[in-house]
Amino acid sequence: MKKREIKILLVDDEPDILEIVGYNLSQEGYQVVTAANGKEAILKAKKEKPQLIIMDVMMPEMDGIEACENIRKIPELENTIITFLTARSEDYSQLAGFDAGADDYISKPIKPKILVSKVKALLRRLKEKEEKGDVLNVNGIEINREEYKIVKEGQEIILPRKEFELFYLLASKPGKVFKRDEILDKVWGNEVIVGGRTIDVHIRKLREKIGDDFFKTIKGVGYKIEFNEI
Amino acid sequence: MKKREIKILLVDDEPDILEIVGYNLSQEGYQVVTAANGKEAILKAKKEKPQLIIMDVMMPEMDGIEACENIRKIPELENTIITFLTARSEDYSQLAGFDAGADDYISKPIKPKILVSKVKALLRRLKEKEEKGDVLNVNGIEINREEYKIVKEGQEIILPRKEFELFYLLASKPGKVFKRDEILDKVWGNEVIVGGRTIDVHIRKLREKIGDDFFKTIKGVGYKIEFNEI
DNA sequence: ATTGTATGTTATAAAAAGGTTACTACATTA
DNA sequence: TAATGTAGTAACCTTTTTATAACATACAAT
Repeated sequence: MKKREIKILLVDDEPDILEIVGYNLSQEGYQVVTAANGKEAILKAKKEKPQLIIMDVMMPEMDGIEACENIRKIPELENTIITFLTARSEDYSQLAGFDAGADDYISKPIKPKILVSKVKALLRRLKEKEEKGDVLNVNGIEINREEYKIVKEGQEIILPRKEFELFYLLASKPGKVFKRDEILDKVWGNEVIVGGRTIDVHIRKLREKIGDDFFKTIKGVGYKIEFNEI
Repeated sequence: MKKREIKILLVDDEPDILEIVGYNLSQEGYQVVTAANGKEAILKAKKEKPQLIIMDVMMPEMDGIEACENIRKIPELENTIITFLTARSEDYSQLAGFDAGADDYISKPIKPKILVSKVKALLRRLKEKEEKGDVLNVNGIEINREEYKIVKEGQEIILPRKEFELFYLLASKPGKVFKRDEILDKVWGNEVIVGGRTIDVHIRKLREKIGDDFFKTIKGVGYKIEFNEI
């Protein structure tokens, strides 16, 4: 998703903050929509379906917490990230807002640079989540990225990172043959250069840990996962 | 807490404003105390222990920011909400008032209705905090944010702030792996840059105090808490 | 069967990543 | 002000992960 297509809903009752923050986000190329209180925020959220909502906690009419609770009930906005603007830069703890379904918070005073980098980080996480999903379930094997583990026949198997990524890749499309190039690209990143036996060794370890039958070698091409056996 | 019992300290050097705003708040049923400058504000704050202070930034004798800093140092007034009144035209640096420990700000010109609803919003949050008491309970471990302590098997364990924040974060979603990035972001705040071993050291202390088995390291990824063991 | 190429296997080396401890600066409390 | 507690860092240690080398094996084409 390109920046231009990302819509951010900014909610605060202070015009100053809307202006400053809005300006900074626009400069970065995001689409910015604003609202001045909770009620308006809910309406705009429904209408605009933003990917991210940045909302002051304390507002007249309806405060951020209440608005957040309401927005969380809207199914279409399930994947929207809600971030609070909270006063005073204390720690994580003070946020009762998490109960309301907030994902994060940004503390005042707002420094534009920090805000922007935070927004980027949040959107990056969203992207990751969208792309990779969170739990995959293939043929009774649960692959849980959030917890970094797989569960097979009730057995928890914890895999090191590279192995996990490799398995995750193959399992993301059972049956599909992944060429070596493709695997290198997706798991190792295309800058990295590794020797010729590296992939094999990792496959070997997976076979060892998860089971020999799952992994099929297609000579001259690559590997695939095959579940429908036996 | 009933409205009658809520005390608001209003600080401004303009008698007109004190009168108008004070009148509106009284009408709403709040007890209103006033002061004409920073020094007076500090004295009255100590004496009256208001739940909310609304204070002009620009005042003779001692300005709002300075007064705010002083008030923040008084332990009994820790939970008092401080809100600044600022002129709309004043530049953004005004928001630096937050550094002094302010919770929010309201911009002039003041519209009584808006002010009152904002005040309500501010106090609602206070009320919620009081009512809820901020305790989380996971797997028999009680996590009390108010007092920065946890209770495990009847044992009270008091944790320093950072350790607590870290534990709280992990415990907020047992099982989920928190990446180092994410931990830094949420516990330390993403402005802060700390050395590479800092998280580990804190984890270590938690393991020492709470128990070794709870904390799982996922190498190359992050940490998670795991309760369902054994 | 023979050959060559691609992959499998194993052990081991290298490099990350994390663990541990002691120490300093700073803040908080008595 | 002394005494204590907290947060962060540096230095060093340990473990785990990852990559590679070296050799073995499979298999298709000849």
